[in-house]
Amino acid sequence: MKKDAALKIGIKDIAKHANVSIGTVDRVLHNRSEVSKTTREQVLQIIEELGYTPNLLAKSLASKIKYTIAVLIPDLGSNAYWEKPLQGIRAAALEIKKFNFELQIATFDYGNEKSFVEKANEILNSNPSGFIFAPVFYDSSLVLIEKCDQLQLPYVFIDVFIENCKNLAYFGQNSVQSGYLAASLMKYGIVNGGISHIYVVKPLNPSAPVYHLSLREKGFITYFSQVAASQVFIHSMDVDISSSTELVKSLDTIMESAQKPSGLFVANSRVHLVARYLEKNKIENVVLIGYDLLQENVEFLEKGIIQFLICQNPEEQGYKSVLSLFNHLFLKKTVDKFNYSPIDIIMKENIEYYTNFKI
Amino acid sequence: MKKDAALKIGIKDIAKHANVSIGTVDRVLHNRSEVSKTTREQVLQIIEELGYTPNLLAKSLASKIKYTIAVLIPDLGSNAYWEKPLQGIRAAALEIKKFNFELQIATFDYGNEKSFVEKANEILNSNPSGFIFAPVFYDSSLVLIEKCDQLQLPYVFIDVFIENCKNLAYFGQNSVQSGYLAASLMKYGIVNGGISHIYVVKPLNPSAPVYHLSLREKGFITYFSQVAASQVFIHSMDVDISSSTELVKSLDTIMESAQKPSGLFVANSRVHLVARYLEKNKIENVVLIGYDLLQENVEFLEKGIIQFLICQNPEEQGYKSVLSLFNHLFLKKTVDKFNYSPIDIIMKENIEYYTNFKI
DNA sequence: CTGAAAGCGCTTACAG
DNA sequence: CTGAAAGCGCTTACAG
Repeated sequence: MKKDAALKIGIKDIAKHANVSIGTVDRVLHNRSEVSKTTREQVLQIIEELGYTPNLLAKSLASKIKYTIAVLIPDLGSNAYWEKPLQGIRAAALEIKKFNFELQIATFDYGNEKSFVEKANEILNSNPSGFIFAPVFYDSSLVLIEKCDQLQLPYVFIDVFIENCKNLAYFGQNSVQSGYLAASLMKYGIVNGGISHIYVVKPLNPSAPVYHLSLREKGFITYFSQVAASQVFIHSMDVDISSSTELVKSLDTIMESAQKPSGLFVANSRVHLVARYLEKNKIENVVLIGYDLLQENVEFLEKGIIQFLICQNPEEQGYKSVLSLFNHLFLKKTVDKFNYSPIDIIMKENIEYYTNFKI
Repeated sequence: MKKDAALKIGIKDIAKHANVSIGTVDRVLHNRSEVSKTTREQVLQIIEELGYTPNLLAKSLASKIKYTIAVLIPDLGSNAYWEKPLQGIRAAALEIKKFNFELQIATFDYGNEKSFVEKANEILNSNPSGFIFAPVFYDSSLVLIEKCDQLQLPYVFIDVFIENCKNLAYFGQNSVQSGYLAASLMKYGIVNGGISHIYVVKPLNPSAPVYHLSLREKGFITYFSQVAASQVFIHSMDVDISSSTELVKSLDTIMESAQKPSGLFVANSRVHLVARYLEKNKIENVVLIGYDLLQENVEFLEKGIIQFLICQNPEEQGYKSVLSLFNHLFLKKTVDKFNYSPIDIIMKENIEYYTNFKI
């Protein structure tokens, strides 16, 4: 009497059918070359016929191979935002640990390109199985990318995208579209017949990259050039946030202008700085939209000083970046190259459902 | 010379330390009673000391135990929304298949309580390891719940919540809060000095449950009673959607009223019916807010006839429901009882990032 | 080029 | 109450 025929078939079964040993089956399965062409083809056919799929648990249990995924992101001191992707990264690490995956996390100073390069080189020297990084410095990233290509090291971009690369995947937001969305949200609340003035604030730190901000600004401006162009004037303003007096000066200029703002769009997570200014100066009736769920931002949202925060589920970006390498390295699945995060609209009334990430 | 001491310790190690066989270790690990009290305690202590954690892969590989998770949700014909949770459920099923988990999915007719009861009984008879269901019919659900309790069958609520039950977990939205949010969104766009009339539309099918809708309505009304109460009049209206003439009649009444609507809040996914009416009758300048990413709703959102859709990531609800049972049954982890989904705000400009679920 | 055997960390009868 | 052995589906030397 046969054993339960519906049971999953394994290498033993296909070995039997092909009249070879399981060692040979293993060899064709892994494309090792020490198999004669005829047996290889025969085995391959049987595998096909029987619809064999490997048992990943057994594979992982028997295999001594360790995988290391290296991660390079800004340190939290220089950019608090990165706490969130890191959470997701850690959560994913926990899940794939059982398959012999280990993470190696390094950080760099967001305002210091050299630190990025150094850490990147250390990582390459450690010879990881996969590499996730935020290519915030364009030129240095190009160099790094070329090295990865040479080493045939699979790499994943997180948060920032660089075109024309052989990156395995990208996880991040469509920045232009997020600005576009912010504009639509602004218009819905503001524009009603009269003329409105809206200011785009780009909080800059002179030594740090700004690429994102410009894209967001572009989206924002594009929207208004397409919709309600005749009723809205957009004013763009770079603000140096390395000194707080600079910030105040810039905002004073806006507020004292004859063209009083109906709305302020702050193109990054520093929107809390602007909110604090509005609070201090008791300025009301200005719609304030910014980015990201930093603790300070959340507080101003709850106070009603910030109306909307645009978010991108950064935890999930981190989580999925890691999983994409797992899928590629271990499961040998093809992974999607472009993975845009949702552009979440957060307001006072729904924020509580976005603040604790769990998978 | 010792082998790599940093390697993970297994039952073999603890057997050696305790001077017993691995069989005995296994017995204390699984609380089987055929172990003397002294050895049990000794082994337990060593386990503690060495910080043993089981290797789940090996466990799954060696064990012959199969787990079945039963799912009972409305069929897609009677309620198209359920396609989404189902996607998540299927995705989760795929992931835990390797740990010997199997899903058994049954559906009932959303407008037919009897079909719910019948399918539920079939499921109980099949003796599953865990049970996920949408308790949309209150009374029948209470009966079902009691049976589950008696059978000691762990059960998870999805989408609808019933209080005071021993359900393992709940995955769904905070309905009241979603209505509250919709109101805030409405106010932001509409209220500016004058008096506004806003209509709450509850599209009902006489034979189907309505609990959700009332909660959403409640949240919506509560908001305006707290904020801008003097400027906004809220009108509530039940609309029978079992016949389309009824719907048109009701909407005609609203539109011909002296109290012209500035906004319409439709409390469920049937908002496309209202949108179609507005389109046909060329009614503009009415803010229309509704629920869920049904294909028809998406189309009207893109046309600009619906301004906002409130969503709840139903795929994720399905996904996490399944995982919660996996965590409970297999990993023996404690799972959170209350799991509220995000209340997503979807508009034309961000919808493309919410329409394809991938994990 | 191919096979037989040991082992990954568990579970599961079986024997005592 | 306890131990020794076989086996889950693979991988990995080792021998030929």
